[in-house]
Amino acid sequence: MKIATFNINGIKARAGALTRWLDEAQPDVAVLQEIKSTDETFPRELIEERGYNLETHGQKGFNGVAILSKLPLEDVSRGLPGDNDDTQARWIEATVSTGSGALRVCGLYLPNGNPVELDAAGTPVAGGKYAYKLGWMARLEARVAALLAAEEAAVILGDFNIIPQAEDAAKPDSWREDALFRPESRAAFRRIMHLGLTEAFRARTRGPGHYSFWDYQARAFENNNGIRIDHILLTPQAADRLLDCAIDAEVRAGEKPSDHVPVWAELADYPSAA
DNA sequence: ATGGTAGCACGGCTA
Repeated sequence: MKIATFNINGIKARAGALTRWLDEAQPDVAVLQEIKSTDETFPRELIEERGYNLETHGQKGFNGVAILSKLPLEDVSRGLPGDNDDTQARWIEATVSTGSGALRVCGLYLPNGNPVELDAAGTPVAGGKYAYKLGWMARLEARVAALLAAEEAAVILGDFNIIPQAEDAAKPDSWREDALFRPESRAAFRRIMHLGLTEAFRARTRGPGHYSFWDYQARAFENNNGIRIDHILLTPQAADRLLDCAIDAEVRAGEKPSDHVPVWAELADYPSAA
């Protein structure tokens, strides 16, 4: 089973790029981020006429996530638990029944966190975007802990807005003070990983030069000045089935592309010995 | 140091 994540940066502007990729890559399940659309105005036919089921969690103008699946989507849940006052649409979960049992799919769009606002003691300023990012990550940590406690196959994937290591940026020094790479952000990501998740891409590919985002400005893609911030995380029961993981970087060279490209993982439909 | 590009939606925010 092929499962993918793609920050499409606006569903209405990406009808061509998204459908070209769907038709070529044929994922069984995909999560989308930055649909920048309400549920009511989402062009569902783009997805449904290709045989996918679709669940959206949108908002007007910004953010917004979705899950599409060739298999039925069950037990859909919208919103990351832990803060009833959080109105930003950044989290959606659903269950798909695979050949080897249920798989919980959690699609996320983690807050960017810039600009970084710190007080004199270096504490993120309450109410600021960086504090919101770190608070959201604390809630994510709690949700991941619950998923792991269930001891079932789950995939947590999306745009994490986290550069895990220096090798995940072409120019790491230019990101040192950025919310995507600051020590507090990376530490929060490590805390989540160390609960017991496997990062699918790094389980398959070592070394620098592999990116999932290139800025639209300054010919970043042509210069391969990118960062790797879209990730696929697996619980042990899912990691046991991991066959492959890769980044569809060529999508960035297409017509009217998103600034992100898809990342996908192939999971065996049986408990794998690989 | 600033501005460079893009989406949504048509003004200004977000990235």
